[in-house]
Amino acid sequence: MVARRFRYLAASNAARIWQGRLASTMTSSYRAPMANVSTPRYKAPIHLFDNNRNHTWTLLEACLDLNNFKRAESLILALENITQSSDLTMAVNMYLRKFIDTNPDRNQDVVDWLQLIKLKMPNFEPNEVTDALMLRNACLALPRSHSLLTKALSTLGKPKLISILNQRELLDVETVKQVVEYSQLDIQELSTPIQQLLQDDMSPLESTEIEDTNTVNDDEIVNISDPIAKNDADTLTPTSSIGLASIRYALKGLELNDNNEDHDILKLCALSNTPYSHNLEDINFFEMYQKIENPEDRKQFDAILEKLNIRRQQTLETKGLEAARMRWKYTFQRLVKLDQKSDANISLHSTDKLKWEWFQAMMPLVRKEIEIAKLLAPFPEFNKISTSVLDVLTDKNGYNLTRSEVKYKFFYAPFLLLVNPENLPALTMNELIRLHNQEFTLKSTILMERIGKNVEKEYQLGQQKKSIAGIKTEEASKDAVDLNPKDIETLPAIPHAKWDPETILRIGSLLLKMFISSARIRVSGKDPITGLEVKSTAPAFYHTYKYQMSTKIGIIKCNPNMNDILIGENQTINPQQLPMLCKPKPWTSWNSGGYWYANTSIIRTNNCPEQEAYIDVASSRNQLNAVYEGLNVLNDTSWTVNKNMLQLISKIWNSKETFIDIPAHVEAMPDLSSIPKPARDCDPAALRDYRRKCREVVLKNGSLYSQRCDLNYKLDIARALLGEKFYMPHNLDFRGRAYPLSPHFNHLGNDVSRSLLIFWEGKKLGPNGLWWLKLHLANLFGVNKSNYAERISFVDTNIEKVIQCAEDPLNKNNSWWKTADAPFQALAACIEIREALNCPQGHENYISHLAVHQDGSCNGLQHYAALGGDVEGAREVNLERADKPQDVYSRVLEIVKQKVAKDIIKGQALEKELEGKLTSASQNIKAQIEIPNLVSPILTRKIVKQTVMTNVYGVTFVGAREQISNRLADLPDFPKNKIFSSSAYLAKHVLNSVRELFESAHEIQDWLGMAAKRICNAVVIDKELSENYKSKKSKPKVSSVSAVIWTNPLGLPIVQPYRESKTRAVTTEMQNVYIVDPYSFQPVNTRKQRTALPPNYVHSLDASHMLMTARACANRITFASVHDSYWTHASDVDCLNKTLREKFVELHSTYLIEQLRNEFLQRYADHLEIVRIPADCDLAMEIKEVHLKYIALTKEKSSKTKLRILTASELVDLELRKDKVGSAVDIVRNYDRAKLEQLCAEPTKSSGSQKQKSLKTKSEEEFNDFTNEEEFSDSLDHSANASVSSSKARSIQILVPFYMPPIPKRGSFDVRKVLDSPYFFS
Amino acid sequence: MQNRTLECRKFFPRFRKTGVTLLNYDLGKKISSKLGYDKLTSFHPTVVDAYPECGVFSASLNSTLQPKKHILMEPLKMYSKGLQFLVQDNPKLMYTSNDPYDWTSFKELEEKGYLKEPVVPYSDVHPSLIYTANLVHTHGEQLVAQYLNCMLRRSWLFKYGRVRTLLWMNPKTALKILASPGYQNRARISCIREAVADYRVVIFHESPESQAKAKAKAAASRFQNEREYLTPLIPDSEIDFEKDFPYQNDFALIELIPRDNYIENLDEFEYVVTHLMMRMKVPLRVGLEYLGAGALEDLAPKLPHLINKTPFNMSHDEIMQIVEVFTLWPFKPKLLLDFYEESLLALGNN
DNA sequence: CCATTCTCTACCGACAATATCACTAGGTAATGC
DNA sequence: ATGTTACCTAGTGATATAAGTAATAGAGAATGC
Repeated sequence: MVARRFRYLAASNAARIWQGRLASTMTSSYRAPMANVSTPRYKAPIHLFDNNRNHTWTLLEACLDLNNFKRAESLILALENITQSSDLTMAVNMYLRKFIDTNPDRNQDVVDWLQLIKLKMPNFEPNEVTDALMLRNACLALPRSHSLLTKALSTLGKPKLISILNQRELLDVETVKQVVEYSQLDIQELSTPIQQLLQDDMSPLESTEIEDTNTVNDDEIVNISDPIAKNDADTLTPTSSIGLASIRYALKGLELNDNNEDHDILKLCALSNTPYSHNLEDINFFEMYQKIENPEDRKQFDAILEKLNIRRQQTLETKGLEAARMRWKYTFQRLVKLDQKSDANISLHSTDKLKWEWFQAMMPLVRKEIEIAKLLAPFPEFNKISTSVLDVLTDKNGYNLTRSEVKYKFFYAPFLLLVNPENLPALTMNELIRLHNQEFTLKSTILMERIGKNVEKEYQLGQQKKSIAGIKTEEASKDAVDLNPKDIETLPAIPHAKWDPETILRIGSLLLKMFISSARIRVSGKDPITGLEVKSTAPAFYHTYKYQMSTKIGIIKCNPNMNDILIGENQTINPQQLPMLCKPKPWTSWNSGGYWYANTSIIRTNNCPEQEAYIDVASSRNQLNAVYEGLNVLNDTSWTVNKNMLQLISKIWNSKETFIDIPAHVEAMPDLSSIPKPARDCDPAALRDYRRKCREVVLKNGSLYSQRCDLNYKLDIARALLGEKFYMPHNLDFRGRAYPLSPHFNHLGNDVSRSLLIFWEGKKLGPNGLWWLKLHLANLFGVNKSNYAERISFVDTNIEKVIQCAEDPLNKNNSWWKTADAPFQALAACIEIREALNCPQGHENYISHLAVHQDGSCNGLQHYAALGGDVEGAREVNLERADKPQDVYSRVLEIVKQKVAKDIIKGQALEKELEGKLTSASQNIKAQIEIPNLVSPILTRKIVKQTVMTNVYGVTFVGAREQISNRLADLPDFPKNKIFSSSAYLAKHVLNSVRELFESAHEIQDWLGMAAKRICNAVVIDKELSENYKSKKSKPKVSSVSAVIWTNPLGLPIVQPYRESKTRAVTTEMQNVYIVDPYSFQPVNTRKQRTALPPNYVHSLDASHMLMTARACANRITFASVHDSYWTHASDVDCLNKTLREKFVELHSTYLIEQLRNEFLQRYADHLEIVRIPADCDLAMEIKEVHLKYIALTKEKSSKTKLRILTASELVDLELRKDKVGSAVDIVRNYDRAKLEQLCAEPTKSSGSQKQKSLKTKSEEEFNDFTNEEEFSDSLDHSANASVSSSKARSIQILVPFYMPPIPKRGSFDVRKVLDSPYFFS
Repeated sequence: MQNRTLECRKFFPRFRKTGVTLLNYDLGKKISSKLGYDKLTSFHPTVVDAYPECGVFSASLNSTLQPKKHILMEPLKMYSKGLQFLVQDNPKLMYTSNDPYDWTSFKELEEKGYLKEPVVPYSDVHPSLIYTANLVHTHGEQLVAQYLNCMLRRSWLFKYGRVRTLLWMNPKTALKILASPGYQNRARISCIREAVADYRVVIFHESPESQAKAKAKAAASRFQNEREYLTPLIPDSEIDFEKDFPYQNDFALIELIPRDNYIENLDEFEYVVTHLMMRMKVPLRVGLEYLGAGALEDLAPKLPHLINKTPFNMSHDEIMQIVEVFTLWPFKPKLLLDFYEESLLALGNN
């Protein structure tokens, strides 16, 4: 079963849990095996952490934010039982900080409160933060009362005081000054930075609540609910072309009033000698930039633009919702003015108006909920709600809620009060429409999650805005020349607990339900009796379920009368899903980097606290700096939109026709009437066919619909970013591969996306640049199997076409570019080449922005060959110099062809043998003769390619057969009924061929698979864990505890996340939602761990290679990458090639598999494996004695002490009680390992089991031979006696220390040969 | 025939764990007579016999009914020898290894003329066509459901009329399809059964352990249990299960006979039943929303007496009232079919 | 403990099933002393 | 004030859902006699 995973839950809460876990782990028997390897061990957090805790935490923060100290206090008290001491301290400190800030004059109360807390909670231990807060509290009392400070100082003691004062982040300067002054401390005793600080008299680094100038103020919000109000319509007038793209608006519309920005733009215009325009719509920064010739001026331009863009980025990230709401309102007002006639009707020409109406309809419901929340929020517990409030809520004539409804609402009440209510309908609508524009079916759970998550984001944004506003104004007052990202980076991170999934889903469902129950449209239908048209209004959406196979999913359906009006136009795009306008926040720790206002983890985890915990530890050990640096190189690469391509693709898009891989426009719901509906009493098969046909049409349509929506998104973003300088913030998947955070528009996307992107920075082509551009073009055409000279000559012979295509790509005669493998990128390259050739100063001086790619040829196999030192394999994947690139696919094809040829000969022989009897020969034999002949003529590179490629990912026979059958289905003349058998036949041969060709790679794969299996099947002796097993009703299972974990060469810990997750239901108003429970014990999914380890390990290597190369390119050349495709300017390709080869050599200079084995041995040193050894060997004898003791100890009183084979959980239990019966494992530890391995390898099966096997085959296959009575009865009688021979155990099961068998021997290939291998990457 | 049956008893696989196979020819005869099939002998009905396995029950049926054509459809190779043996020299008894799971197998029977029966109006039960199948296997329940759907549409064999359908099935399946409104196992499929078929329970056998479990469950349940009214024609006490059935598995032998109840607005019926039974324990005032945009506000006023009733408790007649109202609703969804999406296969991107 | 039956089938990015019920543990209210 | 019991609740695990499996194969895990 699959369920919702809450990614965000893990980010902060879980990591904190794990930290705590680690701390306690270190001191107990759970200390990590080796300091340098390791890291916390995965262990189910059993007692300390539960869901309740999460909710309590988040509630605490919410209550504090609402100044609800009473409830906060009761929450802290509740926390005591469910959390550990350090968290408790954190909670109390949060309380204190907030209380002191809010009530600077109630100083005595603060002291009293803390005393009380100390009394009530013995587990609470104040820390330095607490002390610092109390100091601050005491200082605030100063002019009035000195006693508090005196007391505080005396209890604190001098050493502690100095320690506190020396930590700048603990106290504001003012307090430090007061304390120093009052305690008459010698300033010399403090650390130098603090001394300086005191002398400089710098203002305190503390958040001050200064309103951001851009914030929509309350007056405006009040006005918004009034549609007639128009006073702000002028000031908020959006730019003329609203329809262009909403982001354009969000980007530019909101900044009109800012004088600073105008000032900056003025400067930019001056620098680039461009006429100034107040309207940002008209500004194309890229064109301005290109005009500048003087490098100094360019630098200055870049600096000013960066400064301007930092502000714009911040506005963009923080103002998304306000912008959308303003626009709807504006449109609505304008339309009301313009067409009075159709006032109440849906205005098809403006969805904005409709949205505004829905907004207004929903707002009263929101208000009502908020009223309820306000009534409920003050009470610390549900049971303490005063009867008067309860009466009000349950009043039949008032709110009319049931008791359980009140309880349900009480759960999330405080959270509803944290954000601007006006934003709630807006974000609900946005999410619904956004999803509607992505997916064909709107799954209600996705919607609830996204809406709830957005409420949380809205809240956090508000929190962060407050603190940033403080910094910004502070910096501004200092008249800083530019607001360097570095300055913001030093901000203390605002700690906040992530909302728990229950809260998120319940708030999400509440809003969603309010929305769909209020949003209405006009509908028309036909009365089935009268046949007349009936008009009415109806909900625009409704909630229902649908079956997917046999399982049901909750969905939101559109009213069919909506006619797709919400699709396409005027979407709002989440700003944190866009490329960034300024340099991304650099990665400095595992959870700081990327967008400015989002807490992004460096690793994309699917709510796997284990992964986070390992990353966190590695990060705190400064083990990840190389990773950060590499990633920051990718982040700092600036891009812009390729205007030529954007214009072209827009043109194609607007034609709504299919063009290459751009699908034509489709309706969301296709017309099914063209499929004839069979008669009601038709054959069931016919009915099935009809339904299948309908389904195919619907799904095909849905896929086109999604594609079209996706491209629409891309183009929308590209249009908005035209002329902008932007960046792609990246993070990593769990194996370390880098991905841009912007999911829609990025350079990892398809051909269209890639063709829309060019480097912002331009570089002169120089002497080799044109050559590389040509090569690039050839590669994009798929001409990459021939040597360089041939590729270049391919372009040279087609140079006329290149130029024609570049000049008029849509001309029917110039369709050459469409034949390329990647047509749009190819066209972009054609245009670039033409421009270069036309450059008046010569092509060497042409400034090129195009990214030239260098791709590894079968990168996975390259790494395998380097790992195994495989001479032959290395040659096949171009690790060695050759005149011509080796093509793996062609090589495999050759071998397959040979095999097929052999089979044909064999078949001919067979045919002769069976001459005459052929007709009676079995189907099987016929196929043996027929298939090779059938397949032989159609064998092409294309047929084997996918299978060879995916072989690295562990494709199995079934998958390979599927792939090949797809290829065969593409062949028009291939007999359809033979596709299946032919593809099975070919799949077998292809897989065998690859295995033969890359024997060494497969040895490594097999070794890795074996290692994963051993790790996952290993057991851990752990009391807590085994108790957890026992408590469950299910069968005790002691293995499947540890995942496969390793460290990549850059120091990134990699945890394979595949576990069997348990789910938990969250009841919401609409339906139940099932979420993965990260707090339950999740046994590892051994199969997945095993099959995925080889590809993941190799990917972790190629990721390392990429990041190493990126680091080496920093400050020298521009670098971008798509996993194993490295990009740079044409002029720098030589440099890139040199660098990437050097790094490859560096990476493989050690035998990484050996290193991996050592790491495994260390990491799993305290694991034990379950093995079988012959029952009669000396070791077994010794162990049996211990087992016997254990059996005697645990037996029921009545039963006899008789030796039997212990189960795995009993073996573990035995070790737990080893002080009573002695440890069996210790006996094994003293036993010779090599001999032990031999014992394990010894076949435990003797002749007896072979007999059994033959019996089995008989039962299955030769049953038909039972035709005579005796044999029949005979076999009946004996069936019960089959186990006679097995009544004596021939082997016993024991625990042995964890071990890794030796690794395959590394071959003799010298990796340094890649240094002069031209086609390694090409 | 009986002698031959003794022979064919040999042809069952001893290593199976699942399934139910009758080995007692006499019990077979008893079943036939309890069902009154001995009165049909004069019609010499055509018998379509799916998954006869080693054929003991088929033989007994054959002897009782004296069919003009008795078609054994058994795809499993392991039974072929035995069945060949059973049918040899008897032109009225035929054996095919075509899979009754495959609808085309039946088409073939019709096309080749093995299955030639008149269409009998639904006012009477079809006297000369009987379908029997042993569905105690992994896809048995699916087939039972399909047969009920065919009865609903009057397709497949049911285009010939109200064909007696005698099915060996898992007792759980039996409970599910036979559950009355308000009973524990009431489900979508029991609504459909209620609409289209009458039934007789011939045998309802559960092992003592299963029985105990079922009893405990029934006692604890808030709902009534179907076992209360499902009294088998042949009580357990009359059968020696250990002797007569080689694999000790639970089963029920149920006869279904299509009802003379034609449902006009079939699509609407299926749609309404499916969508309401998705959450059968919520009252109609909640569940109506699932039928379409505005269904609740538009349809509720027309069903005031049902609005607080749950679909779980609704009889066929009550469901039909909703179906009628829904059919006449001007704003009902135009497309009454839902399409599930398959997890999309990763396509090679080149 | 071994034989039968079930499950799954290419890595990552990625994106997902729900309703309902019986049972249990743990707490609260009620009641009796 | 404290013990006991009935009652209530939330949480958990189990089970059913729909209703073609269009074909095939082989390994490994789970199940159960």
